[in-house]
Amino acid sequence: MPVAPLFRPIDVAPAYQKVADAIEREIVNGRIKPGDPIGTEHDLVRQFGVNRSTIREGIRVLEEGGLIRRDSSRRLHACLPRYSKLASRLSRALVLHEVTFRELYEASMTLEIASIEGAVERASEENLAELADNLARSEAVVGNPAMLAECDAEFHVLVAKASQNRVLQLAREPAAQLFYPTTEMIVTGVAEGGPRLVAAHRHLIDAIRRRDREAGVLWTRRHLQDWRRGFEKIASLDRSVEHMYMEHAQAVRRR
Amino acid sequence: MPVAPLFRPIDVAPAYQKVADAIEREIVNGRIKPGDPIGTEHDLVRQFGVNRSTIREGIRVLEEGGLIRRDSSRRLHACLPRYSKLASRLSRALVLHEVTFRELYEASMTLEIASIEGAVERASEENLAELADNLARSEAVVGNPAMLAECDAEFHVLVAKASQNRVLQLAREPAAQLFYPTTEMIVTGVAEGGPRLVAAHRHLIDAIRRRDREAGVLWTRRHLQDWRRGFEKIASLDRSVEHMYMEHAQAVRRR
DNA sequence: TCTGTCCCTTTGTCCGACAAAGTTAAGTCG
DNA sequence: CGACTTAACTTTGTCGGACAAAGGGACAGA
Repeated sequence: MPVAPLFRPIDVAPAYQKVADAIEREIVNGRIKPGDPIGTEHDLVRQFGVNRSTIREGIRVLEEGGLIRRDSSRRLHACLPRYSKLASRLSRALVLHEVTFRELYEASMTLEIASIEGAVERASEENLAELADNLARSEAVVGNPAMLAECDAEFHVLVAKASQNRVLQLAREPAAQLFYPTTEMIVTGVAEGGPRLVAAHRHLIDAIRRRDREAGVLWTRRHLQDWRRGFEKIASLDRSVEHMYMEHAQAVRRR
Repeated sequence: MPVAPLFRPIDVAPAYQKVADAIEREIVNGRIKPGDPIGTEHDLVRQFGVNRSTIREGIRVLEEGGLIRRDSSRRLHACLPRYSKLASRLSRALVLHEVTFRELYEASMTLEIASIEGAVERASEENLAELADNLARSEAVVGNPAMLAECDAEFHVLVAKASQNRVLQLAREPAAQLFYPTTEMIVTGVAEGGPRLVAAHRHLIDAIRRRDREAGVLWTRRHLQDWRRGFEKIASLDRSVEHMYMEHAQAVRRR
């Protein structure tokens, strides 16, 4: 027979976790703003009354979570978590869960179409300028698969940015990080792949500029279907994301 | 005048980071499988030849990244990162970036429709059973806004799960974690909100069972539009996600 | 203005230590 | 022989102190 609940569960988190939680709370509720200094480890030792080792463990937790960073001089300050850094955690998780390229493809189809729709509706002149700049750079490296793949990834980041929807921007990132690295392989393997890719980008920019939603969706579809056709020449869509992609993702993350 | 780049930047990562990277690499490339023990801190001290404090800092990094956990007896072992834990990091980031409810709404509309489409196409009997169970529980707590909101959140997680697309599952989670907590407020404020919510769920399950894509999309739209109408009675869609939501998200994360 | 120097602070790392909690093994009792 | 208790050992979380390397600031000299 259960006794009446006389006591609330006690919070028995280790000290380093409490330190991390306390600092996180101040950042999240806005008392510490992004860019504000956190103070030195010694300051925190004094404030929390725990050992420096304990403080340092707490700092690692927050650092990994992207809430605080060390600037050039290694001083601590709060910061806005970077989408791409957080997304790389998710990409890593997707790899470990051994998701298939089919899942990536399907999800990306949804997310990229939503991005282009948002971009068509709300892209600013600045967004268009960035896209145009990207296109110019892409045309210049159309013969270089590695650099073209990089441009392609950036292009779609810019489209998502142009959608002015940061939730969408964030949601598409993990899939994109795994999805687009394959572009290099595909462009390498399929002769007309590079030019087709650049042409699709051109049509997409054009659609955004003309606020032509239909065209935007259509070319996004084609663009992704191109990817798919190219991929299926190399492997089955039902292959799970290979561990090798992590090498790429890690390299990207460190930038 | 910039000098020609004669040297590449040297990799001078601190020791704790190298420790974390080394262990991460073994996990990601599959040499350490989820569930495998990592060894004690003392073991790692011996293997890496660094101090225990250093090892512990590295461990914190991996722990926060969700790659390793401590089991009941606090021993370290590798594990598959949990979507909901990672997603809560992203939710936190979205709050800090002060995204608006309009962004959440638009992104969720896309993601939930994609989920239901996948569910309609691929839901298993087991998925349907889970959904039916959730519906029954929802009906039982229709008068309790807090519990109903919780059921609603779970319902949509189950729909995403039924889509059999883990990328989608992951992509929708951050938005959902911020989106659905408001449900409680809405159900509290709008008298017929609870019953309408449950009715929508019933129609959605029905659509999945009948493999009726049209109906699924339609009822997802209605369901979200209901949320929107309810929300707009309380606040503007252009309000940014309040810091108060973090309290909720944090509570969820700890579970 | 640029450079080199001295001093102070801060970080990254190391060492050693200890209490609390968990694990293992031995010993005891029914 | 099996279940329970106890004692010994291990591991984690935390602490205190220590030190080299690197950064920042102030200051003098070219």
